[in-house]
Amino acid sequence: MKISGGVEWSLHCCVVLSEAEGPVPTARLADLHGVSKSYLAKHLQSLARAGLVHPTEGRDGGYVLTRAPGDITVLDVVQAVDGAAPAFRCTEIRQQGLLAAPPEQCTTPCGIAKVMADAERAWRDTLSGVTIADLAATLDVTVLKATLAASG
Amino acid sequence: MKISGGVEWSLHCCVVLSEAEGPVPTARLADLHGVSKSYLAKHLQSLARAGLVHPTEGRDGGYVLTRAPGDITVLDVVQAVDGAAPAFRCTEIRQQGLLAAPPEQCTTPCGIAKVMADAERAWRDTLSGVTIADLAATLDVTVLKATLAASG
DNA sequence: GCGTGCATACTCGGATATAAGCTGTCCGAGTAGAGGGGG
DNA sequence: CCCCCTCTACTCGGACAGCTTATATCCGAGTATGCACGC
Repeated sequence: MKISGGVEWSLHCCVVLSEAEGPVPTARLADLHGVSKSYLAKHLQSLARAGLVHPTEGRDGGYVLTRAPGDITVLDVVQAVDGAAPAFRCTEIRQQGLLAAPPEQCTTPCGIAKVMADAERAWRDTLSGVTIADLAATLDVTVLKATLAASG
Repeated sequence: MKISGGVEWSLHCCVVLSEAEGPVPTARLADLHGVSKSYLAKHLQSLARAGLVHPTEGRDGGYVLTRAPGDITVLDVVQAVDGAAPAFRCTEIRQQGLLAAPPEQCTTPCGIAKVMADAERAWRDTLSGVTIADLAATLDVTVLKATLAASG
């Protein structure tokens, strides 16, 4: 199990966007975090497709959060970048092979699938309990705002 | 984020092993579940390396659980097959780029890393709360035992 | 009848191809703003 | 002085390679069993 590295970038970008006054372009976000601009653009597109950020084209354009930072959870960002598909997918092998269970016993979900689903639910619940605003509150926004205000 | 498909196979195999009387070879486990024997062997080796199952060589050999089914959690199996490394790895990009935070502010873990770690902890806690014995209790072991008893 | 040695068939284990997904990069379409010209 | 047009520079968006990881397979090393032989 592995989470895409773009998730970390995207979360940091969302925090920056939450403190920014106007649109912030991809190149700026990349420079602020010291990461590849081209690759970061890919993930920002995912955020845009998920409706978390809104792109503004043309000069002085960039990305802006579509909602208040307190209304965007970490889970929203993770699912936007990494996909919302469950990590564990039951292939119903209990219905295959020599000890295939009869279909009438398979009305309830497989016990293994159930545990996995419960675990993922707990995981998602934790992530959905923290918002971008919460993340921004944990760090010193003074330096962030000053750097954002600086033109270069 | 995606969990290796071998995790499902391994969990089903552990349930079967918990009900078996003696060693069960790889080929048997593969036939019982209708999956590839060669590929299943790879995962069983992982279980053996993790110390969850013990291999017996030679004729009439196979795999046996090293512990009681009630002492093997789902988390044990998942980590044995999929690895124990955390899914999210913080690359400390808060210390890179234009808005790099000074090192003295980085004594506490990054807020993003903390949320991710909490979520994974919740995920692991759920998985460690269920054992192989619990899984076996959720299904009808009558058919399983009968099939295991049958030689072919 | 009993112990010993051997041949056999079966087991696991690691080394090897193939496919998929993540990582990283590039260039083109489209647009908002700035500047110059005309009224 | 104000409005309009054009031109530019900048933005996002999707299409294109490289590489690590997961998937699937095969064959070889090692061993417990069963049998045949000798005592």
